[in-house]
Amino acid sequence: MPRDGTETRAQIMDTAQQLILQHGFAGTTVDAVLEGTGLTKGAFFHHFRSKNDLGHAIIQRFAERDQELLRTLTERAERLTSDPLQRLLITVGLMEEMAEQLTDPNHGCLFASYAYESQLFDDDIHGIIRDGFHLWRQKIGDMMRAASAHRPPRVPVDVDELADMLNVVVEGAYVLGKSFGDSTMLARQLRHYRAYLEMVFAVEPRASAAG
Amino acid sequence: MPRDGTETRAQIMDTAQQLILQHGFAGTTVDAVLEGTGLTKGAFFHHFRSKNDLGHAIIQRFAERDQELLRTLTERAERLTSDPLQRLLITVGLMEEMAEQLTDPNHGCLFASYAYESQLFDDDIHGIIRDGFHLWRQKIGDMMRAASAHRPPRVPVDVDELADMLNVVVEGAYVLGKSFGDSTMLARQLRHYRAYLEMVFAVEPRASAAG
Amino acid sequence: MPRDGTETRAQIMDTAQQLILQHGFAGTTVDAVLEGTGLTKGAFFHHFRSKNDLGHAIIQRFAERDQELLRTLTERAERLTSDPLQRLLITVGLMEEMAEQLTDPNHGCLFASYAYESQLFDDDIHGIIRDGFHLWRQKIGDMMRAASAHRPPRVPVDVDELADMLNVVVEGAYVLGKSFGDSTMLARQLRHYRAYLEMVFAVEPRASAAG
Amino acid sequence: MPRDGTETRAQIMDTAQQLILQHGFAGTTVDAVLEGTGLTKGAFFHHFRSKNDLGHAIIQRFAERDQELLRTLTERAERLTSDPLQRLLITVGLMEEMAEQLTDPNHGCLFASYAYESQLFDDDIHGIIRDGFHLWRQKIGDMMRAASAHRPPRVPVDVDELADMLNVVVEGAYVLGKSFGDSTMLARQLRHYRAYLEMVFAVEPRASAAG
DNA sequence: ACAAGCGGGACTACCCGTTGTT
DNA sequence: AACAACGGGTAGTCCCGCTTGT
Repeated sequence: MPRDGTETRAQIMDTAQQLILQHGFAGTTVDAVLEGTGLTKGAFFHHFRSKNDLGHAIIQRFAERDQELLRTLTERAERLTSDPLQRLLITVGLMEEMAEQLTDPNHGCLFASYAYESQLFDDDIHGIIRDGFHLWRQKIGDMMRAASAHRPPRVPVDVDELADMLNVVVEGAYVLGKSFGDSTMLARQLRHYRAYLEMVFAVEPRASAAG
Repeated sequence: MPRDGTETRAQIMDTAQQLILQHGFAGTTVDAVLEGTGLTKGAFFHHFRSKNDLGHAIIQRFAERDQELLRTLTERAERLTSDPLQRLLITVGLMEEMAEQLTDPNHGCLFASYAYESQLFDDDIHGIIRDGFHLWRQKIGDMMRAASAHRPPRVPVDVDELADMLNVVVEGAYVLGKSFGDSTMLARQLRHYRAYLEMVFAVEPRASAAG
Repeated sequence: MPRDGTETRAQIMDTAQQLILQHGFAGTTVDAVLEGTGLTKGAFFHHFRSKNDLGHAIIQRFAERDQELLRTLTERAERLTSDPLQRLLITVGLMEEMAEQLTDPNHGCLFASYAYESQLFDDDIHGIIRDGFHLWRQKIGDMMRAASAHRPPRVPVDVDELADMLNVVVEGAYVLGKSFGDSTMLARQLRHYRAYLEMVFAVEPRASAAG
Repeated sequence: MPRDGTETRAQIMDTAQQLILQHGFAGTTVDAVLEGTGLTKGAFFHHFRSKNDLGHAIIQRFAERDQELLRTLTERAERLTSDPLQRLLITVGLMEEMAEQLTDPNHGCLFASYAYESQLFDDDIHGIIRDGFHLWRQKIGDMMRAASAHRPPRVPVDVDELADMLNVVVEGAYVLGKSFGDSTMLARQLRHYRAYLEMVFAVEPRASAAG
């Protein structure tokens, strides 16, 4: 095999992803990506047929990493406890831990970025985003169903909605975090989501949960 | 009396706002705005010094309308009840009512749209957005403080966080709603937020709240 | 009415047409056209949506002028004589006169130029070219039919073929003329075509006809 | 023995020639040629120093084949008869036979293709084309001179012109054939050329000649 | 107030050719 | 001999905003 361009390709995608989160897709120029990588037009269009092709590759990779994160989180939670409800709460707790590591207030979610420029993309990309959110609904929903079976919630709950709320909080916290320049937004909002879950499932809330 | 350009100006802003919510600001061209209005360059640059000037005018108008909405909501809630906690819950409830009227799944918030292209804008615009969210934190926070004074919450609560969560839920619901093409997302997520508030403030949750 | 761009548009088309006949359509760059006119990209793309749009406008104008030429020629011939055969021969003779005025050996026919790059164009343009040649077949054919009715040819003749041969000779003479750098090619080949017609229609050939 | 690149070289030239006849030289990209052959850049630039080098090689090969065709035709005609005039007519007749075999209406002559993009090429290539047409003028002219010596034409004839007319008809018929999508154009126009020759040399025209 | 022509620059896409590698 | 990665430049397109005119 001749020279390996895998790394170059990844470098382009990394740089582009950062820029997209700050300028949007349309606001991110190929030249800006290249300036960030030190490459030239020739290299870029060797790896990607078009800028939109790059956009596709980036959102796809993002979705795959998102799935990988979800898988890792649930597996860790499963190893930490066998109680169904605790697995759910720990999953959210682990996300809080991760969120606490974030220091860049410009951090955000590519799904949301693309969603606010949705008309720029084709249905293929819309599908990737929809499926991405759907998987969380499914997996988190499964954990909720298991918890419900083990110990029914105080009030009847629409599991899909409640599962979606995790992503709702994440996405909303990103927007507010960016707007306030506050990198602690996500972790703190996730703690409220966890507190809500504890209340829904009648766990005695810990003092730390909401304050 | 010469021709009144106010209407033309508003028409430009309306068309542009719709396009921005679907293509982002960078993805919205002046020509596209003009095509949507039937006007020409001459008219556009008569009303706006530049595209960025338009972007500024639109976000400013959006912020003003947002303030107006907040004021209207709280005033209506204040008229409906004198109980501090109920005022808070009714405010959210009124928002749910409004959200239920929405049928366009592409609906979204300009603040979020701009936030995901933040590097395109100057600090003036960043300030408008920050102030916009801040006002809600303030006003909703005030209602929470009043409610707390009247009947302390079950657990200690960071009022700012809890107030922010309203916008977090709104913004997150817009993102998920756009992604799923589901215009009911916002209303249903707001109901969860209200249910959470009720639990935090030890109100006996209603069955309808979470399911 | 604001400023009139008609002349600018024509200037672009004139320059482009000259370049196309020497470099082909693909070999003619927009920049080269602009350099020849002193205009800028902005002006160009104000008048033409794309380079292909320019190509369309040019071939259409060429076809219209070609029709106009055909009409002028036949009308002049009709005024010069009432004998059907003479009208035909005079039409060709007038073309010879015109051909003798040509001094630029790079002169050529846009139809042929486009035909040798046909895959670059859409069916709309193919149709313009086909119709262009077809009209000559029709009109010259009509003259031949009139001549035949008046005085039958020595041998049975396929009128369409014989009419097409006029354009065949013109097109072929352009190619040879360009290749040899010989601007007299067209006139001399047309004379042979006329000589052929005279023989077909049993006119005693003039000494000048083929020598 | 290492791998034989002769075949690869020919494959590139074949593919390129087809593309050039449909898109012109400028409109034919190296990438398109490679896509048509399944090869890559490395292979291409191993065989050709540049795209222009390919253009040169193709026109040269075309000219050689053209010469070869002329030689074959005249030799066959010489074998078929010893009458000078018949040799001329048979040569054209053999061309008609060949033309009847053509079914691709996109068939054309590289000389003409290059002639309509002449400014793209250097004098070396112009010379190849000029020499190509000149050889026909020479050889066909020689046959005409021999025929004239044997039996003077009815009218004085410029032999060079009359010889050129063969190529004029061929080139013109290609242009019309492409434009009409009519692969029978060439054979039928050649028949008219032959009929003209017969009339010029006072042969009693056959009924089939012109109808 | 609005219309159209136009300038000038930025951006995407492509294209030719080179280099390293097998 | 052929392949993939890459460089560097250019072509076509678009886009913002200015100017001229009604």
